[in-house]
Amino acid sequence: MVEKQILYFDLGQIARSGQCFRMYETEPGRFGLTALGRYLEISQEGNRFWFDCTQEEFDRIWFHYFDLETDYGSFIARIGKRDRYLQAAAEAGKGIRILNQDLWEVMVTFLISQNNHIKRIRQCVERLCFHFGERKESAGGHVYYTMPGPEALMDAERLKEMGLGYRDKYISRLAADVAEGRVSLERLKKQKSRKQTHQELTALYGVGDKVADCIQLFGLHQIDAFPVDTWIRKILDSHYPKGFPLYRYRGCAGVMQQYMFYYAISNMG
DNA sequence: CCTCAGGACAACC
DNA sequence: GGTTGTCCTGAG
Repeated sequence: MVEKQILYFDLGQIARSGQCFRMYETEPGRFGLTALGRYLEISQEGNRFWFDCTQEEFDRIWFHYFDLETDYGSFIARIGKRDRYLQAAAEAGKGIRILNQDLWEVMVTFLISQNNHIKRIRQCVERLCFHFGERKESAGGHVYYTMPGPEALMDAERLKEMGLGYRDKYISRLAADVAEGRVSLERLKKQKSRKQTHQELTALYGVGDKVADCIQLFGLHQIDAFPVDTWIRKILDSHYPKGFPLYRYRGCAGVMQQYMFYYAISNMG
């Protein structure tokens, strides 16, 4: 058990923010996360957190996973004082962090996310993990299924049975491309310009500008990426008719995107 | 530039 | 029970 006091960190907000689809509030103030081939339970009371893991595991894995080395207060301080919408959005979602998720998992989950609801994205992801992932049991006796790797998702016929709709072919193609070496995840991870990475991602079957930006933001931790989905589109049109001041948020535009997205979906039940 | 088909299903009505 | 909308992309 690791006890920490952390500012600008809220597990409920992160769980609902729609960047990671395998984190749940199992009971009030209690969270379960399946990620990186592990299962972690965390309790939260205000700014205090209890991670059900060893100090060594926390330091090696979860500190970075939750992006706890980054000062989100400094991002919020950059919001324009007269930008009342973004001020309100950041206040509502100031506990959100851009997680350092596994690239492959993000690619699969955001291929599923296209033209889809968060609730159903979760169901689809869990179904994939249950059918193709590895069954594991945590020290506390919780049974969970890991995110299947590329080899496990190559079979187009079996994927068709997963109820993913037209998205199944994007995933089976990508899985085969990665498994057979035509696409290299390690190459994608190599530092290069955001534009260059974007071009490599949109070259993949089923990956357009929006999903590429999500992969860059959530899977490659390029927190300057700014995915524009239908929710953000509506917000930009109604609150920023003269254009959103992206130049103001160089280096953290994706964080602002998360505040706005979370604010929008929170106000819609 | 444009439009449209392309799953499935939750959330409405 | 029908309709709408969903963190959309690729083909034409």
